[in-house]
Amino acid sequence: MAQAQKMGGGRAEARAKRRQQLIDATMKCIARKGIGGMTLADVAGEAGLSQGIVNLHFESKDNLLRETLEALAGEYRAQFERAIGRADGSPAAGLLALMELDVSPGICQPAKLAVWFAFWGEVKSRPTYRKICDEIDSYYDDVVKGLCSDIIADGAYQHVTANQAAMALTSMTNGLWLSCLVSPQEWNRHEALDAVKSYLTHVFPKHFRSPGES
Amino acid sequence: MAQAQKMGGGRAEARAKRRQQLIDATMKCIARKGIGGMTLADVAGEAGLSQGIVNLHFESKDNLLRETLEALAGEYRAQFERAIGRADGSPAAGLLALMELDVSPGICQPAKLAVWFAFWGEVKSRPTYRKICDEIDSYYDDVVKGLCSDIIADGAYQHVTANQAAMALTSMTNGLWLSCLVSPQEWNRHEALDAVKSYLTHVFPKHFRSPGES
DNA sequence: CAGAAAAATGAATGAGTATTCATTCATACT
DNA sequence: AGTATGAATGAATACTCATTCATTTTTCTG
Repeated sequence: MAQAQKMGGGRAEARAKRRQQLIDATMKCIARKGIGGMTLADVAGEAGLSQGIVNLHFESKDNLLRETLEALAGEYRAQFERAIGRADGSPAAGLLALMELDVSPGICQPAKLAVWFAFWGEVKSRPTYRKICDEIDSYYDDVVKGLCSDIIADGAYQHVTANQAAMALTSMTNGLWLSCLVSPQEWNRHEALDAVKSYLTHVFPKHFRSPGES
Repeated sequence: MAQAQKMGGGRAEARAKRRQQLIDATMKCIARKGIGGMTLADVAGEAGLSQGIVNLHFESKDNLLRETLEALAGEYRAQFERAIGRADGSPAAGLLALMELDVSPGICQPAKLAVWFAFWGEVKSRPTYRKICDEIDSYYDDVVKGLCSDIIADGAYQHVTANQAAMALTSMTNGLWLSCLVSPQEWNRHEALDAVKSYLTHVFPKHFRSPGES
């Protein structure tokens, strides 16, 4: 028990680390070959381990995929909360931080987006995937709606509701991901963020300055 | 040759009709089981035909999928052009027609969206799919950008570029599709369109009235 | 109507792959 | 050191499914 906690070397820790390693390999394989084209042999190979390893740690391919999606959602949620946390206080800063997060290299890169879209493509036929996606979506939506609500109250804006603004913003970022995935060549982080800001500055002029002006 | 043109009964026509029938069946199967889960037996069964029928008409599963995506894109493009055509003249009317199209039941229904997302999920690993998606995307983008350009010129708007507005709008509609697919229960056509309009009325106030006002 | 051509069938094939499991290897405890 | 326990291997298994093709059915043509 003495050396159990020495540099995270416990049995449980080792197991968790291996599972994470396999999940990472799965994401790479999905990005490379799609969910349909990915095989367990691919995953094992990517992780530098042997054939049966996935079934040993995850029981089945289905389980592996579900846990991969959960990990992806968890990862996103963590970054989301960190972004909100950094912009502590001001709702406007929070909103901007979320928009920036969604076009940031950490989130908005073809390899990651490919995995998201792969799962979204299966949402209709797999209730489990739908549930996970729905959960993270609702959470995102609620937070954004809350921030918009605060901003609207603070600025006494008359011509927009929190619902409308939130829906417009969340849709916009989700849609930007599609362009980034489909046309990564032409896609440009700055332009994308400017497009979002063009909405913010027009709808909430007291809280956001247009990209041109300092 | 006399009865060849009698109610579309020629050899070539019959062939084309059968191919279309198989493509329709494919879309249903993709929506029901995903691209990965769909089998050629499923498609044949859905069409009420026999095992080998797909290979007879399409040579391979890959071909079937490619042609299905092409058909989907073609279908969308046709509706797109019809919408633009109806709103002849005014760019503002054209833009609104496109936005309405994208949330209309003809386009924005889970069964159709599931197919789009299924293909998008494979875009990263299949250059062929990417090419088709990219093409329809660019076309859409160009048209919207042109309309925005005209509107901006006409209204002498200062604080937004055609690029920004077009990107915001196309992203928004794409993003709305995701919510419609993932949370079809809560999703509401009117709210979705209102969200888009909230952008239009704020950015192009001289051309669009807010949803509340007549 | 006869014969030819095209379309459709569905059983058989074989390639690919998730899963199993007997065996080997590594590590922790006494 | 010696033993027990968990981790990992990879060959063998069982199964799914795209594809083929010999045969049957339908449709066209003279």
